[in-house]
Amino acid sequence: MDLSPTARVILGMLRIEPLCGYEIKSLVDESTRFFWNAGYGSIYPELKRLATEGLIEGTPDPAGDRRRIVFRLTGAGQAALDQWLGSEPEPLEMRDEALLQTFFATGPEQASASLRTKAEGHARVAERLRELEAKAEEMASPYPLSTLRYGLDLHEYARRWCEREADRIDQGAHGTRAEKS
Amino acid sequence: MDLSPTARVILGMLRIEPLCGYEIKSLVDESTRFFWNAGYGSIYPELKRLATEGLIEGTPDPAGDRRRIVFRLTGAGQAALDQWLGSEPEPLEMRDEALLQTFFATGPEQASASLRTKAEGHARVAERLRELEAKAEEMASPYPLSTLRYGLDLHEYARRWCEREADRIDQGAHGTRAEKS
DNA sequence: AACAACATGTAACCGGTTACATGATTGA
DNA sequence: TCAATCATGTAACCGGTTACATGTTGTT
Repeated sequence: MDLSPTARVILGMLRIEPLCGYEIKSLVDESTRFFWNAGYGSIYPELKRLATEGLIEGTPDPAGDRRRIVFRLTGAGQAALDQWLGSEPEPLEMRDEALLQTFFATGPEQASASLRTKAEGHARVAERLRELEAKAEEMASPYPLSTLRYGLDLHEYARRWCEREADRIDQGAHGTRAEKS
Repeated sequence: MDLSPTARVILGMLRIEPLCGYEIKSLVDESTRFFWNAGYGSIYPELKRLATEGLIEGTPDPAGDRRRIVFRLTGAGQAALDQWLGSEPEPLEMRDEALLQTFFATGPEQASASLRTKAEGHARVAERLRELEAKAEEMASPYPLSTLRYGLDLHEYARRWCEREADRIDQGAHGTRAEKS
């Protein structure tokens, strides 16, 4: 009775409001995307599966000739969502390629460059998150805004950390071989 | 000529020193694991592939009757590694289930609880990273230590952030419905 | 007329996790 | 002798990404 990763975000979104697949994807893109992504290729098949299992229910709601299926939580779906919300979360996983490049850097120039590239990445994410703040403030629940501010603060912190470390390396800190030459 | 995710960490490790698959896995576990993981099920098949492609070369080096194959970078492997190190990294991806639970929390108790759970997770990682510091300090390159300190600082920051936010929620901050009742 | 946005879906591919299978060596 | 560690590998499974396919509606 464990929910798949995509099922978790779908059920959560549907508790806020009944939605079609397209709207779920849009909502994810402007809220959880930076710590929990989901694409159409996961969402639509999962919607079918969840409907088959009776956790959600889809009702056709076409706008003119454009077909559209709105899904809403069933009682079983609400129960499954509540159960998941109270369960122990999986440990945080991440893939940070820029950091791996720093790890394997062969000299101060490479290390510093990878850190600055990483800093720019964090800056871009932080900027995007700032643009989403207004939307988060409008939501009925205050917790999406909490998670957004978390992302904002964390990415800002990471950006500053990387820049400071790159500065230190550029100033010739560390007992590197490059210093000896 | 793009390197697979596991190939990136394998080639990087082999530049430090020729290693067998088992040793690569051990090294990953005590260094890059928290931002770039790799399991046996990825490492061994990838070692074969890389050898076939000529980026690494394996030579049997049994200890008694226990078979053991040590791999080292070829010239082509070094070139591929250097090329990757100078390439644009993929944007950081993460899956933070605790944060998703906060996002979907239905009340202050649930939100606060998920944040404290998340804080504990960060504390555990930070603790583990602290244990690895001595090893990182012994390495020839200073950059693995940089990435370790990055992880340490970031997880500590995240831990404090979550605890503070949980405190604020417990004190009845936010204009939540719970306050009205 | 054309393009962006709305809307749904499938299929191929890629690659990571887990479980399984096997066996040697070392230290308690 | 027993457990932990060293060491290599495969197969099944799971699930995410990308590309493809199709058609409507609203805007310029």
